[in-house]
Order: sequence, then C-alpha cells, then structure tokens
Amino acid sequence: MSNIELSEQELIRRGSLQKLRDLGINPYPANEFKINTNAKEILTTFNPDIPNLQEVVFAGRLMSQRIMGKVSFGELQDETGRIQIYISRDEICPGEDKTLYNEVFKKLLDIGDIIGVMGYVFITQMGETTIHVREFVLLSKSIKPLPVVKEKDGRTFDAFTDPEQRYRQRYLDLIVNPHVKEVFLKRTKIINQMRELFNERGYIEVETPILQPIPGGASARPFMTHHNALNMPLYLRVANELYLKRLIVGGFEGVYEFSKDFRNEGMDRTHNPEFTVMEIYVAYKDYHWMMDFTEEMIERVAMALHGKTLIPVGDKQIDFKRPFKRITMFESIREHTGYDISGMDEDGLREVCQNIGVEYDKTMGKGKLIDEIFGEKCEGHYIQPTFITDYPVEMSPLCKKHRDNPDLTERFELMVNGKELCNAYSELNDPIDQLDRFQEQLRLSEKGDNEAMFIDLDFVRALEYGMPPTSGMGIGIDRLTMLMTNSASIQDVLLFPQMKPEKRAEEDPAEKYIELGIPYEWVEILMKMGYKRVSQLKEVKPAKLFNDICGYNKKNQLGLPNPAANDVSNWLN
RNA sequence: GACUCUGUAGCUCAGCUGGUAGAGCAAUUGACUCUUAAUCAAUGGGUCGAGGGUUCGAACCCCUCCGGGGUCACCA
Repeated sequence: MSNIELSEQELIRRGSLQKLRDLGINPYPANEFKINTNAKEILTTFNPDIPNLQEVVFAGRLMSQRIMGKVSFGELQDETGRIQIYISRDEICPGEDKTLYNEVFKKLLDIGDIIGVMGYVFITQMGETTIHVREFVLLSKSIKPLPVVKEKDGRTFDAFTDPEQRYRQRYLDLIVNPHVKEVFLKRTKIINQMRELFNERGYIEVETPILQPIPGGASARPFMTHHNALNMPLYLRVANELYLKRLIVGGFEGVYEFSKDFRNEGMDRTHNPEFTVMEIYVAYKDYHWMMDFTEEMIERVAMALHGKTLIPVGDKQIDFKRPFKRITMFESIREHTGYDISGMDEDGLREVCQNIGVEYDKTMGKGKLIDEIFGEKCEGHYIQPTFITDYPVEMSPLCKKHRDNPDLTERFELMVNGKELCNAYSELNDPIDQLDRFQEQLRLSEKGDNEAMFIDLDFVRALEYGMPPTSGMGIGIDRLTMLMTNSASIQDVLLFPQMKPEKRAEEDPAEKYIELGIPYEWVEILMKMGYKRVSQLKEVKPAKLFNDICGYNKKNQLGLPNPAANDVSNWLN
C-alpha cells in the first residue's frame, strides 16, 4: 500500500513505529513473554487483605488510556476480560530520563497496541482492581486505529455495529464486542458436550471424504470441482450419511462425525453455503431409541450452557426438558388442516392443496406434495421441541419402511422454534429396496425435481454385504447454536460467514502511467486526485491538469518539485 | 431472483424545499499524581460507495453499477 492511501491517523502511527525503532525499541519482538495470570483470575481472586498477586506478569491489548500528567490509567484486554493498569512516571523512570513515560507510554503507544506489564495488584480509591505497573514492554504495535467503543453503567457508546464490517473483519468484531466471543465459546461448548456424550457411550469419531465422486446422502445442489490428476469431476459433500453407513457395514457399531457440508443454494438468515452437521449412526437401534438419545443429548447441552432447560429464543421461551412431544406427520397435518391424508393418492393430495391454498406444480410427486402441506401449514406451529414422525416413503429414500405401514418410513425430525433441527431414521438396510428407492429418485429427477438424489451404486453394494439394523441422526450445529445462544442469524454463529468479495474501483496499473512518461512519484498522486485510469487523463486539458497537480502538491505539502507545463502536455499526447 | 431500506471523518451519527459538509468519541499539541465514557484548552482530518445525467449550482433529484441489512421466493 502506498502512503498516499493512508489516513492521517495511520500515518501518525507509522511515524510512531519509526520513532520507537529510533529509540531502540523493537515494536515486534520475537521472544516469548511469560505471563503468570489473566484478567479474570486477577478480578476474581485478588484479596487486598493478604495481599496476593504481588508479582503479576500480564499481557493484553491496550483498549483505553487516561493520561493525567505524571500518572496514567489504562485498560488492558486479554482473552478473559479487561483489567485496569496504573502507571506513574517516576516509578517507570526513576532517573532523570523520563522518555519511557513521556514519549513511549504517553505518545508512542496507541489504543490497540499489545503490551506486557509487570507489577502488583491493588485497589484504587475508586474501588477498581488495578495492576500497578513497575515495568512494561511493547509486544506488538498496532498501526491501524481500532473502533473505540465506550461503556458506562451498562450502556454502550459508539458501538461497532455495521454488520458488513463485523462479518468481513471478524477479528475487529471480536476485539471490540466482547459478547461476540461468548457466542463462539458457547458454540465450542455445545460441540464438546455432544462429543463427550458420544465418547462416554463408546462411539467412534471418524472422518469421511469431503471430496466425493457422487454427492449422496441428501438432496441438494452440490458444489462441483475437478481433480486434475484423475481428470474427473468431484463434488463437495452435501452430506456424509452414505460413508458413515459404509462404516457400520464395516463393523463399527457407533460412529459419528462433525462435518462441514456444502450446498450450492441460496443464502439467508438460516442458510450459509458451508455449514456444520453432526451425524451419528448406532447399530442395533431404531428411531424410537434415537428419539430418546436425541432428547438426552439436547437436554444435556442446554443444561451445560444455561444450567436450566428453559431458554429464551427471540421473544419466546423454549423448554428443552425431556421428554419432547411426539406426533406423526399425518396427525400433525390433520390437526392443522383438518384433512386426513393417509392413503391419499397424488390427485387427492392436489385437491387438498387446492382447498387449503398450498401452491404446487405438476413436477411434484406424492412425497413433495405432503412435504409442501406440512411445511406450509404445520411446521411453523412447533415452537417447543417436537418430534414429527413417520414421513411418507417418497420423501425419505434412505429410510427404512415403517414396521406397520409400508407407505410410511421410520423417520423423525425434531422441530424447534418452527424449524427443523434434527433428522433421523431407522436406516434402510435392505439393498434391493434401497436400489428401488434410488431409481424412484432418478425418475423424479427426470420429471424435473432437481433436488432428487444421485445414485450411489457402491453404497448399494455395501448394503448387499449386510448392514445391521441401525439408527442414524443428523443435527445442524449452526442452528442448534443459534437456538442456544439466542442468535437471530446464522452469520452470528459462524466466525467467518460467506460474503461477496470486497471490490475495489477499477484502476490502471502504474506501468500504464509510466508508459506515458509520467514519473513514478506522480502516478500515486494522480490516482489520489481521482485519475484512476489513463483514459481519464486523456480527457482533461493539459493546462488544467498542470494547474491541478501543482495545486495538489502545494495543498498537501508534498514537497515535490512541480513538473513543467510542457512535461504535462507531453504526457497527454 | 423480487421488493424494500441503506452506504457521509478511524467509529457512531446529523445534514431542512438542491446553495462549496457538521457533532461526539478517536487523533494531534498543551495542562493535570487514584482516573474510569477522566477532565480542560487549542488544532488537524472528508474524491459524501462508483460512474453518468438534470441544474448556474448535487451529499440531497434521476439513471446505471458495486457493497450491506431486512422481507419474500428458492432451499430434507
């Protein structure tokens, strides 16, 4: 970056950087800085009666400075929080030379710098637990000004809120908005709780391919890529279900994976093109067992995070206490539409759609129509956790047929706050039925349903060798985190949500200017003046350009010798 | 993809019916030995997202484009 593009404040900080070097201070030292405490520990354990913490070594980012002459206060922020520091000139600089205080601390340090301090903890007259600094060192200089957020009595001033900047520059968001970090700490805690539960049960955490030759296990548009050495297309996985079930065939009796999945579809408050799903498969279980297990898992997560099961989500209170309500899909539809659709054919379903005002088109099969009715009329009603069970067979090509009704499958989804959170089956392990179902999907796809699944013949072959009866469950980690942290948008629970790339205005490279005979030192200046492309130069009169250049030089005190008027007109010819 | 709101100083925001841009914080200089949104005084800082148009004159009106938010559509 050229200096001319820097703001005044950035230039001043670069100046400070140089002055520090001139004073023999390395603004980016290499050596380890051994701390022996953190902000949280100091704030929670300091006892002035003992007193403890009399030899602390602490490091953090300088977030505010209050300079009061010969003595200063500031705040340092580390991973655990903020602590006040106190520095007095004559303690830092016992001799005649007061440079370290007057110059280095007061002038050359800025908000955002990372420093280390050695000293002892005490309580100020105002009652604030504070590190009395005996010595400090610069650990890293910040040359870009941080948004300054202030707070008093729980009220925040000048909060850094622009969503675009918060998501694009998450590091800034994390520095300046402490509550943001909380969300991500909770996200990790959720995952750790689940992992602990699975490990306690002896289930095995595995990794399966992200690059898949056939994007199976879910109906969704995949991202495509290409492998050069094999000269073949590959897809980023939309699910990992078929690989995990292969492992059950292979003799693992409980496997799970936290996996990033990728879907090339729209983005909104609840969808990001890459997202995290946990899938688990346990042999010799059915979907009833899995419902119990899912309840246990979610209740445990809620308790670990909140110490209770009743959690605020938006303007609602959601209670994750076991057991959750269970209702079949057909009962649910009957309850919310008054229609009993069991045993209905496609035409019957179309008529129901017509009567209750659900839109449909001719590519929709039975499964899709039922899905549409449920999605439109029922889904939104389930605020409290509710298992919807026994989905029609057309909607669930990987799920075992219901033990009592071959039109249905042994499937459940867990609905919370009107949205799907989990999806689980008694897994289909009949290889012949599986192949039939895949072929039915193919027919749907030919009929125009672009969400129908690809056929994975190797998966069918695996089933032919025999897969034990198994139940599997998948849960969206991002959505679970949204619920557990009361976040309205998926972007708030992803550290780096997908964004369109930042675009800069188009400009010609410096070489194009130099080709015209323009000296290098003027190129940046012309660009700063707004002539980002050489074609723009050609449109102005030489006399005007000459005038502007000299004016700019003078106004900004660049101190460059002005070009001759002749030179300028030569550039433009 | 549609509709709608939005883009002004490092940050949060004003800016009237169109008349050459303002505040607070941050920054700079100075004062100040227990402050905490420190305080007090002075100073500097902006191609008003980009390009085009209307106009004597555009941050403001019109068009196109580029970001972003929201709603809807799409989305096991």
